Amino acid sequence: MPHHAPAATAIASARDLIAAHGGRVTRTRVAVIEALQSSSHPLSHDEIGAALAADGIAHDRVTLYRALDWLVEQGIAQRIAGGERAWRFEIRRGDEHRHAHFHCDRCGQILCLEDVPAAASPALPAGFELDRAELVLHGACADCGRAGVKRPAQ
Amino acid sequence: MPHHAPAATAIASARDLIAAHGGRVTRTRVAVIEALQSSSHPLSHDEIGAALAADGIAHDRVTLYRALDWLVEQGIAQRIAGGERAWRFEIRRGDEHRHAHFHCDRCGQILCLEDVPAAASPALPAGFELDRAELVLHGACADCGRAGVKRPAQ
DNA sequence: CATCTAATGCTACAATGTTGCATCAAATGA
DNA sequence: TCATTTGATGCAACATTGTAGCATTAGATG
Repeated sequence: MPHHAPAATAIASARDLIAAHGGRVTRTRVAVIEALQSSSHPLSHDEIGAALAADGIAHDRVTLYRALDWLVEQGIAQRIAGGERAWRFEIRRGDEHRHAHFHCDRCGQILCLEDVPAAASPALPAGFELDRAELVLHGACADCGRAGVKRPAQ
Repeated sequence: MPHHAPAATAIASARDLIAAHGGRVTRTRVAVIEALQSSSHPLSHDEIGAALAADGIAHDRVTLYRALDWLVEQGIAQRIAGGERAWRFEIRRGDEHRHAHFHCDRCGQILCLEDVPAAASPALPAGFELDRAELVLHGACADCGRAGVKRPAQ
């Protein structure tokens, strides 16, 4: 396993990612990153917690919040405001690998739309500085759309 | 005061809007709609509560939540997921008066960008049904951008 | 192995939103 | 105008999501 420049661009090992940012390599952080990396959609705090538990990694709710905060702060992960109240997290890949997200109003699931780029920098009023754009599409996903004609499960 | 077809398209009186949807015209609902109509940016539950209090309209936290739920359910208002945990609300105007929003990461304020249309219906995977698109731009607003060079107030 | 301190775990708390149920008052018709 | 009906409210209790403070643990380093 060679480890040169562990930029978030390519898929790097969790340990390398953490170390490259000057953090301590702990079980929790490694497991969180791996959970995010192996998921095809952004995960909520709760889902990540369940993943850790499934891996037999004991952890405190607060520790998980702090681990996630750190990942976001370091630019390793990013937060997404889903349809509900809770944040979702995903690994930040390539500075312009940005994509939109889809929130299914029926099953609550959020997934990535790799093909839909988040609108290229639009014209902002004078004095405004754009950091990032977040495009979230709402509707019914394929599964829910097929399942029933109208709101099958509320 | 004639009241024909009070679609949310034009600026209708609060009373007409409510009645047109078969709801009871109560002080709370009228005041909430008027607060939203007279604001240039989406309001949080808390801000609306403060507006009601300022107007001397007594109300319960729960009542306000329910009034807002009803407005959204009726399509009179719409929810916006801001940067924080709390929802923001705004009156839904014209079926395609849709616009993007800007969230200032420094002062937390959210404002409407009338000139930035929320990306026209993008190509979705087969089976997906699009209901609405929500485009939120993050960064520093004009005031905060000018105020300090780097994160003046966290 | 000893040391240093970043991370953790625990407790307590804050913010935001929801549920159930008794009460009130907007709408309707006599 | 008044009585009736039931949608809307107010209150209390609770659920979910996230934070703060602080003692303890365990990565990193020499």
